[in-house]
Amino acid sequence: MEEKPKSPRTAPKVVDVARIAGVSTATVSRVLNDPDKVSQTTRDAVLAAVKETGYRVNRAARNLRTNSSRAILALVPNLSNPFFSNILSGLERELNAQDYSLLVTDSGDAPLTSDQMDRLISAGQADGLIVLDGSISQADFARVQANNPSCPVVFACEWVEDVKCPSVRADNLGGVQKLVDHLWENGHRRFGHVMGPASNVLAQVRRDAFQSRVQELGGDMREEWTIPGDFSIDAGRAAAERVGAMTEAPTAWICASDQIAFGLIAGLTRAGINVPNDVSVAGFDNIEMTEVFNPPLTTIHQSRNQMGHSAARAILELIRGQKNDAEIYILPVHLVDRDSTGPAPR
Amino acid sequence: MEEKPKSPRTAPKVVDVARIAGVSTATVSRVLNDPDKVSQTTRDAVLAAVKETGYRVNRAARNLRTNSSRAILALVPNLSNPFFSNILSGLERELNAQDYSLLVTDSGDAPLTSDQMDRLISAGQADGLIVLDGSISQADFARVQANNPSCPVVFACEWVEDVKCPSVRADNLGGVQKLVDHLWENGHRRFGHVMGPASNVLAQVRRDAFQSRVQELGGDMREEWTIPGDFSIDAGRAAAERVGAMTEAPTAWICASDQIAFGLIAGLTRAGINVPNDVSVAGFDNIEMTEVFNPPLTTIHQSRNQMGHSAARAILELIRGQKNDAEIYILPVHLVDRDSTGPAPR
DNA sequence: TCACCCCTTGTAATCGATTACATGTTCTCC
DNA sequence: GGAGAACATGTAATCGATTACAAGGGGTGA
Repeated sequence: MEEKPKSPRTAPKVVDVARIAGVSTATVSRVLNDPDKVSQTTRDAVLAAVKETGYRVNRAARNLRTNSSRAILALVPNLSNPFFSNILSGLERELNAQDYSLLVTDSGDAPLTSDQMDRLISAGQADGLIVLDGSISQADFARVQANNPSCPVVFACEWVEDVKCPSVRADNLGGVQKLVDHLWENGHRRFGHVMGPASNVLAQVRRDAFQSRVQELGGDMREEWTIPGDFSIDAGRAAAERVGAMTEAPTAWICASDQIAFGLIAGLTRAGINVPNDVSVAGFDNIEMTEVFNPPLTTIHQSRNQMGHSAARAILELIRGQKNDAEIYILPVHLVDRDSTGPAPR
Repeated sequence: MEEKPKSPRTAPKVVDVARIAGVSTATVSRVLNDPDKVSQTTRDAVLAAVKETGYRVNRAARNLRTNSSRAILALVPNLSNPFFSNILSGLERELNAQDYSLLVTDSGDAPLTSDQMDRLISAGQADGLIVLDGSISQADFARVQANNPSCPVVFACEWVEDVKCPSVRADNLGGVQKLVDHLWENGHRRFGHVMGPASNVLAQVRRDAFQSRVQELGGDMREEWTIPGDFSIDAGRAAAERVGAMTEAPTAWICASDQIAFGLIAGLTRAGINVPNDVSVAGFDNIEMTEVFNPPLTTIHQSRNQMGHSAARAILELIRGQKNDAEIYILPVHLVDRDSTGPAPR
């Protein structure tokens, strides 16, 4: 392109566009935000002027005037966890398609206090909040909502109990049931579970689902066979040590996450216990690595991308006032049967 | 709709605080932005009023007035890649500590065009740009910089050649050398490489480092032993098929990423080739899974967190005008010797 | 005591867009 | 032909903070 007068020109503004197009600033603004209100010819003239000047709206000014930011803030418990980044990816795509931006905050090690959250969603920062962190206390959360009554919130993946917000989540109950059933059909009767962090909803729901299904089927299940953990590889490794010390152990383990399963299998293998010949291990999430892990991991697949996508749609509907009810979207999951589970040994 | 007398109270503004504290808005603003300019007593009164009203600045208004956004935009090639999310995590922490927000954009499948980038950094969206995507063309990038001369840019992890911006990256050259040397010391003489995407700087740098080191040592290395790929598990799997069809194959493979190594090992294993007994395989990055993979992967560790952290500091220095030169920060890496590599078979 | 400076604070302009309201024009239908 | 709707456009107020400039008061040195 040809170089325009290399003036220390400041960015073009609506007035500049208006002058060149021979109209008022109001008209320029209308062309940009509500084209139908303007006649075809004027519209063309304005668009030409926009192109000529290279005009782009100043977001800050627009945000101030319209009292919105066209940005959504995502609260992630742990950005380095690939599981969450997948959801973010889906989220970001849908938001961008709708001309919204994505702000990201890592809540870090400690659950956010209401003070911190308040600061994060302080006036004008974001039009809505997508919470992926279920470890926030219900009281803290209620306080934040009271302080920011106008800030729409949607939960994705995790959630906080007793809070009235739309929530997108996987069918955790169904997933765990599928796992238990699958193992049951393979002849397993003694079941163990490695939990996520006890304070986490997902961990709780999955454990409860595990326990009630095993009970329904009449399987064997003991207190010490439900091992506390925290979704991490290390938790799986630690669990393996406890398993090694058991005089009587389950033949089938259901882990609250794939990472736990990886750690557990690694630990068991090191201890000379073969998976799946001696014991079956299943995970939950179907993260990318499950397929190449050795042995490939039996697990529950949930679509993280879709979760992000749905959460984005939900929050936009909320913002646009198209919906008001705290709907709960439960996304279907399915069992992926691989080699880490097999028939029960006898 | 039932319009409830919800909150007759709109968010408090500077004027409200000013009235309560018995001062002018200018003084309130000074207390908040430049406390030293105000006497102790007035300051206390204002702070008390701030607390009483629960006042929080309206970002949009401040941004408009100060012509800044206190936000940084990160351009990520693929958010779902755990490797990047780790960098983001470090980035986010440092930025938040300095009261900056992090905006994230996934550049998606295709490299961004200059048009898209222009839109992304359009006036007032962000004060700076952190680019993690090295696949943007040099021409596109130059155009964007020309259009937005005032937008500071820092590269992290990846970069675009011939662009004058600070850049934070791992010691890729040194890392690959360490790998080659390590394998050489283990008696390997025939070396293969599975590349990242040919258009990616990192992939190029790592391949070049591989080739020149092998050459320096006088190792054996052939055209068909350098297999094109794209950093993914699938690329590793595909490479395994090609290896299976070779009449003569290397005894040691260096992969451009851990994920490639996972796929390669999985493929080789399936084909009945044992790692590390028949062939050694090394990765690059030391992602979390390497440790529990079977066999645990020999690889090069680079600190993603630190990379994010350094990038954040670099961009803030740029924004604050404390630095102006396009410094290149090379972060040290180290070899992590695990079980996927061993002595050369004979 | 005066002149000058420094410290503290207030007044009011300003950032750049959106939009309520006003105005003018054209069209419709009786 | 005229009342009124429907449309197109312009004028100017407005969003909420920051900050240039002005001004008042107290201290200092000659």
